[in-house]
Amino acid sequence: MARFIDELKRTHRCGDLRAADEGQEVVLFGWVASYRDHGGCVFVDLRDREGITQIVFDPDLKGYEGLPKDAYERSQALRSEWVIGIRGKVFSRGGNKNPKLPTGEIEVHAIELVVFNKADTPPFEILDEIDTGEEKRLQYRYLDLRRAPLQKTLRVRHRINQTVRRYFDSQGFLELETPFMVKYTPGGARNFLVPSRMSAGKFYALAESPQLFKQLYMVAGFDRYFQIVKCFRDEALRVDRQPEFTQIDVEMSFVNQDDIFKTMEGLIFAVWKEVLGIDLTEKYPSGRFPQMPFAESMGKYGNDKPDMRFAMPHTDITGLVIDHTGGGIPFWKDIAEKFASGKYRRDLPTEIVKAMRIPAEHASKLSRTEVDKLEEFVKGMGAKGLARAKVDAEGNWQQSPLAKTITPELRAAINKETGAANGDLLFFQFGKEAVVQTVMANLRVHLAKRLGLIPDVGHGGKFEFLWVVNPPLFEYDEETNKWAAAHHAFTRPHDECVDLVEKDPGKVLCYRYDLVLNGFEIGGGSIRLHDPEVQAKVFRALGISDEEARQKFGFLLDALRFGAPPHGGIAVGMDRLAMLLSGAQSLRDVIPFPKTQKGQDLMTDAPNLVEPEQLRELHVRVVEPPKE
RNA sequence: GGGGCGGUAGUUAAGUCGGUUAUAACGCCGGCCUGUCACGCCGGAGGCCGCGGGUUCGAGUCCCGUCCGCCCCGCCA
Repeated sequence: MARFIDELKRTHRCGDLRAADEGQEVVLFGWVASYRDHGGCVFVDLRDREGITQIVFDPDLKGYEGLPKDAYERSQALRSEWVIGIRGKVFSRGGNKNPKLPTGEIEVHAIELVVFNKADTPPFEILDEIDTGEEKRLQYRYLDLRRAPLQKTLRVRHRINQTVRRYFDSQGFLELETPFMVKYTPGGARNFLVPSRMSAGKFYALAESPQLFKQLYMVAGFDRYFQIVKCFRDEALRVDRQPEFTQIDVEMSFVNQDDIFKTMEGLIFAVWKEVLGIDLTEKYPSGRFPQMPFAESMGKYGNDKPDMRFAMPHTDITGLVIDHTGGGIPFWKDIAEKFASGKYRRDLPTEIVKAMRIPAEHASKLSRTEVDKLEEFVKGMGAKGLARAKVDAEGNWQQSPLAKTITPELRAAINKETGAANGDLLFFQFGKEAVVQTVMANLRVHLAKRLGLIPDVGHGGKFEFLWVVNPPLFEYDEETNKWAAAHHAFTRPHDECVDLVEKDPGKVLCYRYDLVLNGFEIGGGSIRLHDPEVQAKVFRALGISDEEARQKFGFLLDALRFGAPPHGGIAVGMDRLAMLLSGAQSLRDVIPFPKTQKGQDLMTDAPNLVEPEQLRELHVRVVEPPKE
C-alpha cells in the first residue's frame, strides 16, 4: 500500500480552498507550477485543472514529529512540472494574501510530500501568457493544453456539448449517429478516401457531412434528429478551417425555414446563457435574429457572411456608371458599353464597379503612405489596383487618379449615392465581379480592424448575429458555361420560382440560409427538395440526365419516392462557435489536437509513410509525384 | 496552383554596408536567502544561424534551390 493515493486520498482540488477551510488537514495532488526557495522555507504553487494553491514547506511546522522537516528537505529538489502530492494543513495567509488567486487567502503548510514523477524541463513555460511560436506549441500540444487558457477553452467545448444535448432532448430531438465511412459522391468538398482491404481497388470516402443520412432519417420517420458529429474535408486550410471538424447537425420534418430559425435561435440563446452567462434577450428582445437577403449582403458587404459589428457598407455603383456611360473613365466606359450592347447581363457574372466610403473621422487616421500600402494588400487578392478619392468641401475629388477625367455629373452622383462629404475617403474597385467582391469584402474588414472599429469579443465586446437568406439556387459557371447548383441540387426553390427553374435559372431563389456571427459563417442549411417533380426540373436545369442523377444520388432519389416528408435542416460549426465563445483567434486554439495549414500533426507526425506490405494488403500503389 | 511574411541558444527576439569572440531577455545549472507569489542577489553552462548548393580572401548577412510554419487568393455543395 502506497502512502499517497492508496491511503491518502485527494480531499480537494487546487482551486477549492478558501478562508473558511482554515485549520483543515488536506491532501492535494498536482503539478509544480512555480518554485520559490527562500533558504529557510520553500514556496510551491501547486496546479491542477481547477487552479493553483500555494504550498509552504516550513521545517518548523509544529505538531507532526519531524515530518514537515523531512518534507522541507526533500522539497528543495522539486522543479517545474514535477507531479507531486502533499498532505498539509490549511492556514490563513494573514497579511500576505494574494488577491490574484481565488485561493489567495490561504496556503497549505506541507506535512508530507510525495514525488509521483519528475519532469524534464519543458520546452516552454506553462504560463497563461506565452510568446512561444505555434509550431512549438503544437509539437508539444499536451504541454500547451496544460496551460489555463486552453484548459478553459476545452471546458467551453464541454459546456457547449452538454447544453446542445440538453436543449435538443428537451425539444424532442433524437441523437442519432451516421456512418463516417461512406460512399463517395461527386461534387462539393474533396473527400478523404479510405482504401478497402476486402474489396480490392475500391474506396470508402470519409463523410464530409451527414447530409444524406440525416435526410434518410426523415424519410424513416424519426422527425427530429441531431448529432454532434465529426466531418472530414480534404480542402485547403484556413484560420477557420480544419480537415476534421465538429458540427452540430440538425434535421427536422414538417417544418418551414422559420421553424428551423426559431429552433436554432433557442439553441444559441441557451448556449450563450450556459457558457457565457449572457442573456441574449437583452439584445434580441423578440428572441429572433435579424435576417438579410443574400443579394443585399453581397451588395453592401461583398460576401454572404458580413461582420455587422461595424458599418462601412459598399455601394454598388455599376448602375450609375452605366447611366453615365462610364462618366469619362475609360475602364468604366468599357463596362457600360458591354451592358449597353447586351454582352453583359445583370444575372450573369460580369464586371462591376463598387465604392466604399470611409467617413472623415476614420479617414483622418489613415496616412497617405498607409493608404498606398493598401494597394499591395488588394493586389494580393487579385486586384489590379485600388483607386481612391479624397472628397473636399466642394465635393471635388483629391489625391485621385480618377479626378481628372471623371465627369462632374457622375462624380456628383457617386457622392450622393455613397453619401460622401468633406474629408471622406472613397475606395473604388472595378472589374470581374468575383474579384471586386472578394477584394472589397476583405478591404472592409481589414480597414475596420486597422481603425479599431471591431470590439474585442473576449472583454465585453458584442455579438452580432444575422441570418443571410434567399440566395440564388443556381450560379453560372464561367468555365463550363453551364448553370451549377450554388450549394447542392437538393435545395428547395421558392414556390413562386419553380416555373423559372428551367426558363430563367439565374432568377431562382431558394430556401437556403446561413447563420452569421461577427463575420463568421457559423451555420448553414436549407429546406430540402422532397418533391420528385421539382427535383427532376432542377436536374434538367443543371443538365444532369436521369441516368446520371440515378448513378450519383440513386439511393437518395429512391428514398424520396417512398414517402419523404417535407423536411429541412442546418449544421452549426461547433469549433467556430467555441472559437467565438472563447474569444480565440484561430480554430487551432479550440481544437484539442489540430492540424497545421498543410494538414500535418506536428506532435504525431501524421500523415506518414507506411510499410510497402501495408500498401500491398490494401491493393494500393504509390506513384511518386513527378519532380517538375 | 498563386501571392505575402517568417525560420539565429531550451524559448522569444536583436544582429548595421559581407569582416574576424553571434548579442539580450526569460528559462536551465550551481551558490546564498524564512514571506515570496513574474521572489531577490551572485556565478555558470548553453549555437549545424532550418537544410543543400553557389558567389567571395571571408557568408547568420548576398544569389539559387529545398523543407517547415503562419496569413491570404483560388478551393471549401
